[in-house]
Amino acid sequence: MIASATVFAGASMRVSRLMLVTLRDDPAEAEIPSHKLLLRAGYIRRLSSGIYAYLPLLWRVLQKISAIVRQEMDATGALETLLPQLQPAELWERSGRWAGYTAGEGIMFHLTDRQGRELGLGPTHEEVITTLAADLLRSYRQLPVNIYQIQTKFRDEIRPRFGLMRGREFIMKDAYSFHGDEDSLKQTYAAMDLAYRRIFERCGLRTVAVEADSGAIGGSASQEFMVTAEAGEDLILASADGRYAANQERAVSLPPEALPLPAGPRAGGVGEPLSTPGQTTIEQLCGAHGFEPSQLVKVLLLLARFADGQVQPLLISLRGDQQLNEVKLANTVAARLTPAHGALLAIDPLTPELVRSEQLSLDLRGIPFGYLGPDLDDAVLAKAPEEMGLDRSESPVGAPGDGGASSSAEARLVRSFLRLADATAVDLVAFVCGANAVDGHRVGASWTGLGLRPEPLDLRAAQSGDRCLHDPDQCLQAARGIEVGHIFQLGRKYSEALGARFTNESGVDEALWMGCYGIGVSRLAQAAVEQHHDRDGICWPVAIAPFEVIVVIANTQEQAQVELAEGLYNELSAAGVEVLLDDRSERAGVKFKDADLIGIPWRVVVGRGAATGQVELVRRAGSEKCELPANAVRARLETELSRGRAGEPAVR
RNA sequence: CGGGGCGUGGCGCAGCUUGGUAGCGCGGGUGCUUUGGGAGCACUAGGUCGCAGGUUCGAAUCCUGUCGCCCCGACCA
Repeated sequence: MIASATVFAGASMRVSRLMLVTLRDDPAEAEIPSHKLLLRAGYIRRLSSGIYAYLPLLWRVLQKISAIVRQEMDATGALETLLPQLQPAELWERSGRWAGYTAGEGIMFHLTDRQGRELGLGPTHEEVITTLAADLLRSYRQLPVNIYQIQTKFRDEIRPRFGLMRGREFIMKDAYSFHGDEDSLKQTYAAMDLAYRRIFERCGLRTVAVEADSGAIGGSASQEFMVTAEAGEDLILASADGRYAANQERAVSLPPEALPLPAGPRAGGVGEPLSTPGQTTIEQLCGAHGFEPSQLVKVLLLLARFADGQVQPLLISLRGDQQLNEVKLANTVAARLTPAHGALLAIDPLTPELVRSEQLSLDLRGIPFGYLGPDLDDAVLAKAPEEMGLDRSESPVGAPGDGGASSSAEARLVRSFLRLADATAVDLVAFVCGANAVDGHRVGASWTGLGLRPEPLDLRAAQSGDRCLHDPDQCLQAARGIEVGHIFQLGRKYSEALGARFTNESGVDEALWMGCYGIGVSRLAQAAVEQHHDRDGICWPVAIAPFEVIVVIANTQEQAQVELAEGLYNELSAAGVEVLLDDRSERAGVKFKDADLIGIPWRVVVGRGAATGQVELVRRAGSEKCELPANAVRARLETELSRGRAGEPAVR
């Protein structure tokens, strides 16, 4: 017999004792199916935005998921631990993340203790674990190690959403590995990849592993595990042959061929002026003059804000038929300017509101929006003329000591553009672009003609339908996904910042290599519901169901039914089956509806056939039914359950 | 934070335009009938109409402020 991951072997319960409250109507607060069902079926209750109570049924689900995670992590040799959630600011200051995580859009709840010391409530544990590693790991002989915990994380999300999907308090498994060299890191990373695939499969989830952006955590390679579902917040792009899959934030592809301008190549051209009054969009321009979007270079103006208060204007050139990928842009900008200006805090389109809120003196009237060319003169960023009354009327009011929107560092506008161009734009020999003057464009311009030599960058968003790099015959297909896991190769970023060093074989002191590996346990539970439900309710995979079987007494007035059901309940329970007995004096219909809603994988109905010892067995997913003698139920269920406990195939 | 919406018994909602008695369905309790797909009848309990000001003889309703919640964007497991 295959070992069950369950921590509840034999645990049983009566529905009348379960504090179960199911709702007939969809709660107004929920939008997506899984959130509605978890509320309706009595799994969760909201306490405040993004803060939920896990009711007894859900707690069992979470415990079962945790048990699977624990088994698979332990099988890789990882060590379970439990780290503090209250973390001193000093630690985060050393890693350089305190300001970014607490100020402004920062995500860390923080507080001051009675001694005036600042503390943060852990949103993640790189700082704590790296400090411990610095203390405990001294020699290559101790390496590699992988340490994990399953515990509540706190994140003051900008927008909590969809119940457990994006909570401000949620349960996460996080693991951190330490290595003497990069190869060892890669081995553990690969082992985690495999362990994660097993975990999700055992939980009964259909997942896809995708290349991912590393984001704020930092580091090089990273991969996300997505539960495919309509309600997913992420867009996945994958090839049909299964060889390439990536988060759209990260995805690469071959752009569609550009159509050359009809008059042929005009290398070195500066472009013929074209009068285009009122034609400020690509559609208008193409509609009026018969251009194709791929013959245009569009130019976007954005502002990048840095921790030191510098505000850098960005001038981005893209081929007219392409879209900007803001994640790629942010990574590019951060790579170039973070060393000088500190963390990149935000990139926003240049708008009058933004200019005003940052109190930057910039006269937007000098900028010919809708007619921008890649060679737009830095002079448009010159200090605003004194007569520009806009700022003057507002700033004296907001300025004196109200401190409202003012950030720690005073915003200063850099007076020259950072010009970046996507390769699709750079590759155009001749193109149409704005004339940098209202109501005019240029036809047949070229990069050399404009006096520019842009470096071809990847700033474009890959799209569904694009051809793949690994095989141009393959196209990218789009799907939505819920991120339930993410693994990173961190490298030495944190170990260097926090002084986590060891002595290598040659007696030389060096920084540890690190990896980190997360699973959103509570999110996973809801993602499972998102993937396994029907119009009547949840259909839990056996491995993570709160109970495996529910025995329903159709009519509690019938002594024969009660006795048979009680006997079955005791027998199953004694046999190690997690069984729920619906002993409530409700009508049968109510109990059937509730059983469907809460989604117990198997239902045994003790009803009319009780007198002759016959009961009905119903599988929740698919509702297949069969009649059988009560004394055959245990054997039958044990066969069926052993399959599910081991992790049933995700697709039936 | 910007944009949109909503706060009325435990849950889902009406009432607000045009100020005057707080209402419906579900749920809870009691009784009778019913008893294999959210039963019927009767009785019953339960509401500071988010909160605070204001206008008015009178505010759920009008005005101002404020708090909370949900949805769309930036963040992420």
